Amino acid sequence: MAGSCEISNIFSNYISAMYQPEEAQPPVELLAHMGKDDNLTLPAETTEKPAWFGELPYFWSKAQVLEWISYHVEKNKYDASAINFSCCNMDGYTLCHCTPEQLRLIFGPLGDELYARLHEIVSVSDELSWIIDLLEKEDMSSQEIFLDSGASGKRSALATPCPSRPLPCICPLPGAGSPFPALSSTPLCPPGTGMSHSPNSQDSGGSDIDPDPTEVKLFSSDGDFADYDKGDVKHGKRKRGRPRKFSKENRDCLETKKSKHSPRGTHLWEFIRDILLHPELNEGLMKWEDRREGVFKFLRSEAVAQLWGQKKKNSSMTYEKLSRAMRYYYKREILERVDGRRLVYKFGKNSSGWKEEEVLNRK
DNA sequence: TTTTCTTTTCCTGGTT
DNA sequence: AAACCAGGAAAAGAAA
Repeated sequence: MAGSCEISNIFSNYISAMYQPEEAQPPVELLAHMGKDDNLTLPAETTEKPAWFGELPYFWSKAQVLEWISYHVEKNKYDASAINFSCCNMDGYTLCHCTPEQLRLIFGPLGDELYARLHEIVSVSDELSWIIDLLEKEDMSSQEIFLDSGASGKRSALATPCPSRPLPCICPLPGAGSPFPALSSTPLCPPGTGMSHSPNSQDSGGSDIDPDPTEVKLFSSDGDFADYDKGDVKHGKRKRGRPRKFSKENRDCLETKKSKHSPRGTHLWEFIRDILLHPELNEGLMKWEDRREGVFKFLRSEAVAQLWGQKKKNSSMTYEKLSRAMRYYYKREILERVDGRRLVYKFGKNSSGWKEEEVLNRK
């Protein structure tokens, strides 16, 4: 993944894989036809890739949403005159929270297609689902996570923007006479999209911070995990090394809850790099000490460790463990030692994607 | 299925 | 004393 692992780059790759290059061209003339609504400003340039390309739908602007819609109108040879485009004045966040019914009401039969395509994009981005999970977690244990020792208690941008974000007012649904009711309350996410909001959802991909009853049972009762937990008390010292988490039966039991495609792991150093590269997602977690040299510092080490644990579905991650993994990078020259400075690391020659040039080239 | 790689977990001991 | 650093050892689990 060298050189291409920044968040939007990953996403771009996924989308590239889904949409063939020849299909990616947005139908300019259709956009012009659609642009009747004053509020809808259309993308000015017609580049090879549409504006929504390479970005999480969650973060699409209104214009990007419109462009994406027009792309699918064109692709499906749908009669655009049947669509009330004044209802398309929504950003990506709102779009992601539309139910199939809502989309069907606005777009007719195309609504189902749009819904499917949208959540195809979202669900395929497992590497990024941690961001969405975090954005989704309204009352997530962010209070715990972000209340690091000595921290101010200020919530990070990671946890706050979506739940607290005012939703745009969308035109009344035909026959409904009111704005989308669902949009003003509970975010509506389909199962298995990586956007699930409910802690009870079948495949939330959420954290272990609030484990479901199944997991609680697994962790607390019979089975070899319990024996390993905190050492085998009965027999004095525990065995060295990583304890087995689940017995076969328990693992099988858990597997039924998992999505079919297990997420491909982002490496730890990439996770760290992506946090650093996205200041909007990195309020007070880490900072660059020397951007050019790739020197960075953990500001809230335990919070970062918790995030990493959340991404890896491991609620027991600590900075102690994370830092051990970081130290393994020294040998591989992914990181370089920074002597005498606590919580400070430096990217090494075998890391990539963090240099300003690389970031700019990607744009 | 086997091998390899990347963590994860635990540990001892040292430093700030 | 607490938090952090260093690195050995062993194992899990994912990827090749």
